[in-house]
Amino acid sequence: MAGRKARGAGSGAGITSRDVAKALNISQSTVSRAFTPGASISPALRDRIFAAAEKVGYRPNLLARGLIAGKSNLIGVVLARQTNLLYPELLYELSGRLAERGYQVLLFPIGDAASVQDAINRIWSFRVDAVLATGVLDEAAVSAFEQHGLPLVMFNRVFDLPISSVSCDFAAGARDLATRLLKAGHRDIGLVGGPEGSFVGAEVERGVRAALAGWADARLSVAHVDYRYESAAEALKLLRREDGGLPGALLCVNDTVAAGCLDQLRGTLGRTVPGDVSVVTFGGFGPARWQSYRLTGMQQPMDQMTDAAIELLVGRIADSQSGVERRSFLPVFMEGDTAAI
Amino acid sequence: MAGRKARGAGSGAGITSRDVAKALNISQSTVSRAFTPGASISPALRDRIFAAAEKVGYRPNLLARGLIAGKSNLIGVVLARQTNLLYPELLYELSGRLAERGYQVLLFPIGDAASVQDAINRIWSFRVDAVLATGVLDEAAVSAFEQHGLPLVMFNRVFDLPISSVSCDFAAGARDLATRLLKAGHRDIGLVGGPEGSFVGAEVERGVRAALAGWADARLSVAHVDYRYESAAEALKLLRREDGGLPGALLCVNDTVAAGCLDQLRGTLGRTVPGDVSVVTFGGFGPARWQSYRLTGMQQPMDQMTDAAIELLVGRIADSQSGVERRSFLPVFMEGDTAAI
DNA sequence: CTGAAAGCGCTTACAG
DNA sequence: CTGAAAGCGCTTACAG
Repeated sequence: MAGRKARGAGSGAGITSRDVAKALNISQSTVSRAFTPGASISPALRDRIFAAAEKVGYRPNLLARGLIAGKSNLIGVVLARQTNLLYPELLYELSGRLAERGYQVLLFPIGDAASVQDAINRIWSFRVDAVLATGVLDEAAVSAFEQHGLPLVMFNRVFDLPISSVSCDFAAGARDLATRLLKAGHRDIGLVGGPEGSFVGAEVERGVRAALAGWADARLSVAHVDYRYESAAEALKLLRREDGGLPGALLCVNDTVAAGCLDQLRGTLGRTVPGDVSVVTFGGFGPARWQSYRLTGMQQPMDQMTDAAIELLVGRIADSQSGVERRSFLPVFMEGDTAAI
Repeated sequence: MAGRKARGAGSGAGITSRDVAKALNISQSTVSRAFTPGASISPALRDRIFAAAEKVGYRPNLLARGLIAGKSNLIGVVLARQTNLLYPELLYELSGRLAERGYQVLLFPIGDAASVQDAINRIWSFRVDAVLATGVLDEAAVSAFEQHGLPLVMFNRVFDLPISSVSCDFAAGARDLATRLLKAGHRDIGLVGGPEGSFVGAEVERGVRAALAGWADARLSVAHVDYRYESAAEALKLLRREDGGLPGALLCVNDTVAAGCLDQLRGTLGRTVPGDVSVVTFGGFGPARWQSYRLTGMQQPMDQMTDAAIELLVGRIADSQSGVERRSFLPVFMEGDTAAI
């Protein structure tokens, strides 16, 4: 039982600036200044303080610093279930580059609608400096952030509301892809979109329709399914014409469902790709580039998008008056083996 | 310039328990008690406080609470570049289940050796309650945690040091896989291991050798490459015998490199799988189950492993005297199309 | 059940 | 360049 009142995590846990000050017979505020970049302190004393701090294992408590500075150096990331599947490198890259600027990423997973409100409450309670949201947030949730005055940046989702965002220009990419298909002679296009209400799905559809506008003899059918590999079978069922035929070209909103379509077509349905059917996609996810798939399509410039997200986040923290900014990035065409274009 | 002293993130940012207290003409400590589960307060007053808090948008500042409680409710996760690729669901599941227990995941990405020390310093500065580490940490880094008295749980890495860990039993799984290959008639096995010094690679090799011990006519060759898809070509080059032949069975440490081997064999090298060569793997990563791959092998019970990690983390926080515990989980055999076993 | 006071570990004017 | 003091927003004995 003895000693169980020792606070925190163990041996070095309770060391404060006061301990370092005592060891050196100086004031606590001087120790604090040694760890404050730009503060007025003699270099010699600072070196002694650093040495003493090193010896006793002192590190400034960032929670306390955050409390007084009104700045936690925490960036909240709202994480949806599929985020890591769609953007496997995002979290690592984002957190790495933010760390260089002194920020740490705090994760807020969201599931159903109930947990969204819960996550917002926790985000608020942790006094994060800004929030990046991937995945589904509705307008009500987004407004809640603004009410709290919390800088919010959306990733791959643009609202009509005044919210900053970084996104791939799916509409332009889809228009480009559809135009390539049309020029290659395709007139019957099937769109494998996201779930009903999906932002990406709507944008892609908009782009495809814009491309089709100039071609009177072209037709489009749309299937709304979720993003899973397994949903491809359902999508293909939905896209069948009355005569039982399938569109000669499939435009998919992401790699996973595109891979599913490819396997369905080549396997169960006995079609050749791109001989009988062309398949194009939005992606860049590793396996879509593996030799057995090599999907033709558009690749999101994730590297630039990540940098842009960081700039927006950090910019709004530095200057809370800085306005809403939407950055949109054109995807780049990616050669592959699945489309005759 | 006016109003630029407003602290924090904007409108609701500066609301404290004192504001709520003032609005209700009660003391600040009473407001605090309303938000402390189990604290002594009349239900009627608590309801009034909750209502007032709701109206002005007050939420307790968890940083301040953490400061005084000596407990931040933060769990640090050391994130390596390949973590999300190897375990795409880990972060979402882990953070979601921890959130249910009131903990938040704080990310600490690590790259080169320099950044490991840096990450440890930041972890320490944020006063996280415990740390889960995936990916590479050397013994020195691990010892640093123990010196600070920081509860540490390793994921899929076991040290000789007294460190808690959750891991898949790669050795047992590899022994099982190798035995299946041997019983199916294979006598020439190639191991595509992880990089030199990799824990998983060493464990798998140990397991395979244990299986081979009973079979005098069996032989094993080992190639150490990294985990990337592209490394498969190099691995196959390393595994060639002097007569130019390849082992009849390939045991790969993960899905990505196994998929690479499969594509190399079926593509460039013109072999049939599993006709000419059998390929088995450790994994469960989605694309390895897609129809074009359907890799045969062992699947890690990620769900149980995630739960175990949470129990260990939370357990050590609740009772810092709780001892070191290593939990090991047997992988389960996964049928597929790539091995004649 | 409620309030006044001390204190968590820091930063930051303010004097000297 | 350094120190004493106030205060960030909370929790928690201690009285009443």
